[in-house]
Amino acid sequence: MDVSHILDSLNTEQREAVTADAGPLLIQAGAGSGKTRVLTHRIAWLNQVEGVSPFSILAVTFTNKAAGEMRTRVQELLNSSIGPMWVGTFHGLSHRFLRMHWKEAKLPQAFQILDSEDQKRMVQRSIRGLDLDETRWPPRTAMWYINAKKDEGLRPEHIRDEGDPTELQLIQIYKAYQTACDLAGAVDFAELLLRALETLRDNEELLQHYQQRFQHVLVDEFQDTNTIQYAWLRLLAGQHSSIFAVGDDDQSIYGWRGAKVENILNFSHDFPGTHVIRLERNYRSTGTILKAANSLIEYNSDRLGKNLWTDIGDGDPITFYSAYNEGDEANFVIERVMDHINTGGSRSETAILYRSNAQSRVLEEALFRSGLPYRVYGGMRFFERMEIKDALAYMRLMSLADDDISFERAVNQPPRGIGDKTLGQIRNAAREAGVSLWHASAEILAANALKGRASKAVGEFMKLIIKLRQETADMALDSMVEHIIEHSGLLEHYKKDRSDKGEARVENLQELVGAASTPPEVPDDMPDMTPLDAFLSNAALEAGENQGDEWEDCVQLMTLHSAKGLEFPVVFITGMEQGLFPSQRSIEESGKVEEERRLCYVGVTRAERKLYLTMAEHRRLYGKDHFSAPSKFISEIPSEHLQEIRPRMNVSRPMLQTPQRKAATVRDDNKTGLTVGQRVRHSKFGEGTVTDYEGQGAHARVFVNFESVGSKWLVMAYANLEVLSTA
DNA sequence: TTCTTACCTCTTTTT
DNA sequence: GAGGTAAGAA
Repeated sequence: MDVSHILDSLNTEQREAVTADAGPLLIQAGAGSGKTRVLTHRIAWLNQVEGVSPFSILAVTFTNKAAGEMRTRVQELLNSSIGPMWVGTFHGLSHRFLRMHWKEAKLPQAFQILDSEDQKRMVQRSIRGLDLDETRWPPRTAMWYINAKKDEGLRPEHIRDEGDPTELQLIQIYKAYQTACDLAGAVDFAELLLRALETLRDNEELLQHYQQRFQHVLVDEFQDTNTIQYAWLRLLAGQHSSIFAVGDDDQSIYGWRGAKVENILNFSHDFPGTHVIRLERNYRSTGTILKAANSLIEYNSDRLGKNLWTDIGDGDPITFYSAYNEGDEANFVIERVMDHINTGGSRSETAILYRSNAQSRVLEEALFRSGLPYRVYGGMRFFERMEIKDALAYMRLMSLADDDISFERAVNQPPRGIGDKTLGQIRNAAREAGVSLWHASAEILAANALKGRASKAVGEFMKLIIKLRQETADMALDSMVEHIIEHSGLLEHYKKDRSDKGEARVENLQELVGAASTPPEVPDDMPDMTPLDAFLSNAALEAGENQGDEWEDCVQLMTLHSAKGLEFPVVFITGMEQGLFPSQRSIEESGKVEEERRLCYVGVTRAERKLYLTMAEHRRLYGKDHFSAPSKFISEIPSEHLQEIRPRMNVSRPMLQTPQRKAATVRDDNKTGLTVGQRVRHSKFGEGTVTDYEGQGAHARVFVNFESVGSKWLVMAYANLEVLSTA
């Protein structure tokens, strides 16, 4: 058989991985070493050379984008559809499993998926139901707790009682929340995985079937798996399947949401006879960029260790620019983007990366002024918009009336006279009877327990849902959506809002009709699923693109996290400031800086030809002023690879004038001799920058951002600060 | 009940 | 700076 189309484009190590015998395999794949290529070619090899049926192959990734890309590339290689092969995200495949086996999973057939916002509301409802003070038990925190436990595979009853009252209360909230979810037939993201795992584990027959079926399990981005995902993999792979894991411990950047790099280290123990292959040859970046990345990541301990190399030459040095403020930083970036375009490059070859989404605003404003088209990744996505979620709530209620979150959302949107008081009565009745809001409403109405007006409104609402369900039963999905937004009153409601926002909402609602005209593909193994449920699940699992015009040639803006897996000829990493990147939080918690460094490593290795690192000495963020030293990561890149550009002296410094003047007043008042922005040295904490002040005379305190220990308030009278320079 | 306003907190990353 | 909540007015 001719296998050249599978092997010809591969180097020795890649080929070794692709053609390896059955058995556990761990591929340590460095950035840009062709890991997706190895994965897809492995699948092609298994199918075309080893004769493995697509039916027996499962390949899993983290993002929809990666899954989609894998699917496309495999189809290209096989020159046919992937058919019954399971290729998708952990969440997508778990969802598929639960739809197929909803009975065994003890879920209603039309179970609904809660996105993060739905989940937060559900948690909030549970907290209120327990009569707890929301300021003491913020829904956000409780939600994080619940998700963290689920990611560990823990149910409330599994959590060890340490006698900590805070934790005990959180466990109670978790319990109440889970009860509410089960009652409503709602499943959150973490639950998809946990429920699938439990169902598989507790059903010998199912387990046997799937373990026998999936002879080959392939995982991408293995370093990002959390406890439950790893357990899921181990259970599915069983004793006899071949597991093929591709990952890079240096690119583990999701520790904060439970990812365990340790899974890579434990792999060889858990799968005896594991063969490890390293891919260190990089096909993406210049020698300079790789050397910088290698040096940077060397500062981390606990690495498996690897060194990227290339033979394409060193290329340009990395440029470092220290701007006066974020506006200056943005202008510098834009000028360099313009340079790139003027020398024949395209806009989409440039990417501007940042640590947090809040940083994008200034960049966007500057890009807008310069007339450069750009595209921002992240932020609000289509199916997360308020008006879209309103419409989806109606659709979800039509599919499953017990969905309490959708009930609460739709019941008075548009306003129909069902206020807090009425809703409160319904909630209480539901809680007491242990039934859904829908169910409780019906009983309250039957018992005539509401005042005339409220009673009428609730009755009309319920009739509306039933009527919508009947009227749309035989409609195509898009006509259905059109009918719903029209007859629910949502469209009219938003049309009344004459502002730009209102107009945009109306447009989005109309776009939802368009989205429904191309419903998602339902795999053959989920025959029970209605097009409506398929559409709703898809909306939750793939919240859609954020802002469009993908086809247009534009500058790419995104966080460092969302840049993982991508590559660009020209990359800017902005906000290279101590306290921002690495973030203040990571500096304060020991051991967290390593993950930030890996994030930086990810950013650096995105660049193919040219990398720019920029910082702003002064930045306004969240309405506060920050004066920062350069990120420590800058100093961890060997200076021979760095070329520092000095700011031009004729640039005005408007942002600096206000704090300076303010500081001047302080100087007169408290005679500290210090100004905001000034460099100082403390005998214990080392060097830092004054970022704020407070009080006068003997009580005067200054806020100093120290490079080594972060920001601290110091009383002038005791601090004994040594002044290093004037601001 | 609904709409408006003032105040408060909380700021990373996302399936 | 935004988003959410609470309180007050129509």
